Amino acid sequence: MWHRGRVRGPVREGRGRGGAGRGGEPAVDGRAAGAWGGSLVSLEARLADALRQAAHEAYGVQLDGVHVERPNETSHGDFASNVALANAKVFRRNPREVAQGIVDALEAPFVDDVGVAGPGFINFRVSSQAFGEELGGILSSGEDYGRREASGASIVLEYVSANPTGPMTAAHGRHAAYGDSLARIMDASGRKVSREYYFNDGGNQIRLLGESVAARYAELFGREWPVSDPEALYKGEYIRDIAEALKEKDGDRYLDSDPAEALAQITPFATDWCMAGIRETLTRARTGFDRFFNEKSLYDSGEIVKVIEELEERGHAYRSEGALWLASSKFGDDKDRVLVKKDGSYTYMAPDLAYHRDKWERGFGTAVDVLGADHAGYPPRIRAGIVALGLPGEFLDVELVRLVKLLRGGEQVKVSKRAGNFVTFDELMDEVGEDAARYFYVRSSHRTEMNFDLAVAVQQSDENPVYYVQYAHARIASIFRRAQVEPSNTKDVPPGQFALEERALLLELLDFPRVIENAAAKREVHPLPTYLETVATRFHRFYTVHQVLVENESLRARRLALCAATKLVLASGLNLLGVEAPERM
RNA sequence: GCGCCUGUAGCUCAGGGGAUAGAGCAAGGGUUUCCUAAACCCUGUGUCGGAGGUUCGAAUCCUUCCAGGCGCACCA
Repeated sequence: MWHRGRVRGPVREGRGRGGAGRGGEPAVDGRAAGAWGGSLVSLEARLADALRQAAHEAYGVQLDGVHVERPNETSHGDFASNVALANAKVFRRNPREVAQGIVDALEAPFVDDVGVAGPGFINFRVSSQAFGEELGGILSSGEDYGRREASGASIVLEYVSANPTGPMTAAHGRHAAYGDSLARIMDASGRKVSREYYFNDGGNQIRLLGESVAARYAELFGREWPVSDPEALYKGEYIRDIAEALKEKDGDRYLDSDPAEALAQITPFATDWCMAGIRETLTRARTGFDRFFNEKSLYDSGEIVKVIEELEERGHAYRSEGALWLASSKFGDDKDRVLVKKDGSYTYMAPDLAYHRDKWERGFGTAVDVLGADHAGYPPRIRAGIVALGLPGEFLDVELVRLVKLLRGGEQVKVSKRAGNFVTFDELMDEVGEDAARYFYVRSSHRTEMNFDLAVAVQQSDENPVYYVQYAHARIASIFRRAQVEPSNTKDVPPGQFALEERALLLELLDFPRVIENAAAKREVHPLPTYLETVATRFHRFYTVHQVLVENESLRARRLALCAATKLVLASGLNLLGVEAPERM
């Protein structure tokens, strides 16, 4: 059933890529030579190209969509293609016959065996020599393996953007983990990314924070602060901390001053305190930003007024019932929205619109906003506003992160910042550790509601899959220590046969660039953990079956090369998730 | 009511037209004179929410129903 593919001449470089062109998005399953860290064209692309040629030779047909994939059943070969099945209609005959015809005309020197199987799949087994070359390619790319050089317009990625009214909660943690990892992944995929955190220190919530702190502050002196609505105040422990810090700094000086004037001092103190805490938490969670964008700067620069005037000039804003409205229903929104309230203050949308215009004017090609699912109604509005300003609606790309449902022993923990009843991101990291927290957050799709049982998380932290992946990395490090060889000096791959477990591992490693590109293109992070766990599984199996440090020098070198490549991929992959790759465990 | 999302093993979740639907946890059994046993191997479980349809082929696409989440502010 398997037979040798005919061999003739060198392989053509995969120029015309498989599949129909997909706009400006980078190719996924066929890349141009040199596009990736390595200098090799992926095996899939080479196979697809060879299949196209063979189909042309055998049937005189030019196929555009030729898919080559990894079969989930290893006994089916290293790669498989469904060309014959997918194009059975074109050929107007039995898929198996078609497949055989293509196989007979196929020239692919890097393939050992090729055969027709099942309903008409074409299965390939790659030669050990080709495997060796691929492995060498990974090693020569080194830490750049899987990365692409930056090109194209810059993308501004906004995430977390929690207002400074308290500590980051476990829910924010999911945003931080997702956003930061996505930024790293997009960067690796060759997209230029700038990360921003947008926050405001004005508005209702902030005013409440100030009052809450003032009330606690007065309480510290046994006094009472005149608050408008005691019920509405923030009740969290941290309010007391801020009040005490304030007392520490300024003593009793606000007690007898005019409340409004005092609040003008107290409120900024409170927001600064909160913001500093948030930054600390972000740093601890290894989450970085290129810029913290303050809403206030939009007031100061007059950008908000400018944007509103422009909307009026364009005839997309109007006055009614004492408010200024955006005619967003003209641009796909359900109804019109208020920009300026009756009392003259802005809604959240007005400055945010100015902010997005600012992003545009700074030259970004795309703005990706990571928002909580509780803001699901917001994207159509802000997009309407963007279009009303004459900008393309595609400029904005919103990713909604579903809620984190916190449980403790199966019981739901109600999260309410105002009631002070919430689990902070810091507490979560205290309990399970930074690595496990970050890994756990991105292990499931951000589009799915997540159940996070703290009791289970703590209990399972030893069993967390992140350790499974890290352990594979530590094991490899241990081998190199024993061998007294630096992984980075391991470049040569002596010729020889690769065993089943080695091929399975290597095939997985070769998938890394595509995993990154797919994740970046779909703005999904969770494929990475899934992928890394597969790599770790393949490695652990290889490790169990084969001894790396054997007497036979070329065999030892070849296995060390495979280990070095695995280590590279695991370290890079974990790094993309903001998780450490330990040398020892 | 309208819109978006979700429903896959006991639990947490992958897979999103192809060959026998997977992983981790949980349950049971086994593996270490040898590079870290945080590992490996074996054992069992699924009406892929239900029903129709499209296709050579559907967990995957379409329609509809059921269940759950979120949204539909002059809050942010």
